[in-house]
Amino acid sequence: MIGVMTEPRWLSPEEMRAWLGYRRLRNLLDARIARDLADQAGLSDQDYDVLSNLSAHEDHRAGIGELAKELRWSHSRLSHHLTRMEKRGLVARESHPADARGAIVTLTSEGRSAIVEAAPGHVASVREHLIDVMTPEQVRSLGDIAEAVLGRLGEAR
Amino acid sequence: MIGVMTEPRWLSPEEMRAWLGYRRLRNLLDARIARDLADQAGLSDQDYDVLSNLSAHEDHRAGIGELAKELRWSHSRLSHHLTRMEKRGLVARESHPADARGAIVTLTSEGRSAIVEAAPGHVASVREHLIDVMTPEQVRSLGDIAEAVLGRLGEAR
DNA sequence: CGATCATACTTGACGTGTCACATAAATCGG
DNA sequence: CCGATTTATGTGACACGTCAAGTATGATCG
Repeated sequence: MIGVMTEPRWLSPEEMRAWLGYRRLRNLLDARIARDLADQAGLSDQDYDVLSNLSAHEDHRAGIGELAKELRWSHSRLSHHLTRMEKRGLVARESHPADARGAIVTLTSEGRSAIVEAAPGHVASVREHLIDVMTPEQVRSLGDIAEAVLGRLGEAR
Repeated sequence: MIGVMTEPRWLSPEEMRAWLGYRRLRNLLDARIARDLADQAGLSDQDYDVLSNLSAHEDHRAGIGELAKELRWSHSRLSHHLTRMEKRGLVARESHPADARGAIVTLTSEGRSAIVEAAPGHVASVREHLIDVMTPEQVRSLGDIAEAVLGRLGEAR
């Protein structure tokens, strides 16, 4: 009767409220922000992340592994996504000059204008649906919660 | 220079921390909890939600529209998912006796044992990676944030 | 040098979600 | 009762993510 058989500690009402609230928040907020971005700029959240990260680099280019690490994406995920974005002309792949295993992604001019046009509306959307709905204390608290949970998951900072 | 052309209010460092933290939290926490559930019980989060909601009903049966509303899922999403779960023997569809348009989903005995066996481990996983990492104040704060944001999205409670 | 291992990335299969559209039964106004 | 509309659900195409396996190049060590 010890170990695997012990009775689980079920969630208290307060804990259940936080857990279900988080799940519902995630479902609805993400859907809403994604839809705003798609309507306004024809981009998905993932497109935005890639473009924004890439445009922060010198020369708008980055190694694929480097990009994957910065985005915290699996290589597979990034590779699939770059294939899709490449088809739409937002980015281009080049081979690495020094290491033939490596590959480099660059922003096309279309990719550059897409992110420039998308950014203001996206920030406004994030403000409207999340940031401006919270009090300053809640903004800090959300940051703290994320830091604590990510730390626990071995992903500090 | 008024209206569409106004300069956007970019996010402050504190706001950026909350936003990026939320996104990273969502990516890693959800992946982790989903993997625990899949490893321990062979269920996805979505399977769990459907089974758990269904098992809370009298006779373990519910109308499809009713279920979609409770889960806050689109009808299409639920329909696709029920098709997959039906193939795996977790649920079954029946026709509604009074309204031939309607359909009823029921829990099979396999579905029932799946959720019963999965629940303790799932709660433990949610505790370990989220709930027990937060202080009681943070648990309340997360609930408050979710309530505020969902209210703003026209989804109070 | 050559076998072996590590590294960098790609690919295929499949589960999942959205959107737009299809289908069919109930309901309602005349 | 009949035709238009509304309600309840299903389907197909496609975007996205994971996992496992594949390919190819670089590095290491006898």
